[in-house]
Amino acid sequence: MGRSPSCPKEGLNKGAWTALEDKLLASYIKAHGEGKWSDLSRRAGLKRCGKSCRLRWLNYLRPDIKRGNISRDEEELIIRLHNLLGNRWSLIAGRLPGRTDNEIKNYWNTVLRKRAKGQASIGTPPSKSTHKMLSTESGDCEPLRSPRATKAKIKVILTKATRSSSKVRIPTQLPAAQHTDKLRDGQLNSTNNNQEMSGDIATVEAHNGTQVLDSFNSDGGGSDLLNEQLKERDVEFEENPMQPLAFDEAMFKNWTVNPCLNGNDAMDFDSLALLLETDEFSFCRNINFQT
DNA sequence: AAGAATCACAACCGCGTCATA
DNA sequence: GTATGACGCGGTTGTGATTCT
Repeated sequence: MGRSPSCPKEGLNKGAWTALEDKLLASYIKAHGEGKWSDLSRRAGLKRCGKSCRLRWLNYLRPDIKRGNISRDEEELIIRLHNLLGNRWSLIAGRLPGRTDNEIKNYWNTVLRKRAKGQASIGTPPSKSTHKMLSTESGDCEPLRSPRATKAKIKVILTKATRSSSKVRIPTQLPAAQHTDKLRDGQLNSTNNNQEMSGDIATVEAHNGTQVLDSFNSDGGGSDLLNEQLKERDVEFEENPMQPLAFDEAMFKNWTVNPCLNGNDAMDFDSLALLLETDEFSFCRNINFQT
């Protein structure tokens, strides 16, 4: 059927946005709301394609965007979530209120990836830039996004993202009790394709014995959302002690390699995140998800 | 001081998914 | 069932700013 170009119209502006364009777009959206981007750009009097308007709004003009340095907490969260999710920037951004997927992607590509690369090349003479990055051996993360302020040694394995929807198939293992509890409590949505579910870290779709993780929901918490939720889970554990995690290293590695394992047990992202928190599973942070 | 190298990030591009006619 | 357009996502590029030599 052939696909039309993304922004086929001739005579549209490209490149950097002017202050006037920003103003037009922001005021139009304020008055009429988002959506129908191609129509919106025309109605707002902008000579921009809809995609460009959407991007500008989402990444720059939106009022709730948090600009400025990415904190250490946020960075740690990004690293952890990247280990968990790979290059699914929108999902990662969903856990960092006020941060955009583009910002996180840029941050990863410019700061964290280089840091990881610097790690990988230990033993070989560092390049000029990696030498700078590794000049602090303490392992502390300096305040970030100040120019060239990338000094921490954090080992990150890059993942090669494949194009996919926001659904992530995850193996079903552990903790079955928790899974059934969620089913009972209605926290699992069997047909959900809606990313605005509330109540839990992830919305999970029962699907042929496996589960399809739909997305993190955005609940508007702080930058250490994951920790917050883990804390909440801890409390829950005390009240309802679960069986010990039915995991071992081999099992974990196995399902990361073969993410479509059959399984009778349930695992959700709460569990996985909790698992990643533990020292025993510190190796998980270096696992390369084969997505 | 000047040119080169590097960094940071906004913006673009192409593709996949979904809704709908 | 198919075609089409809108939207969203992730990869990549362009460019101004900053730092180094």
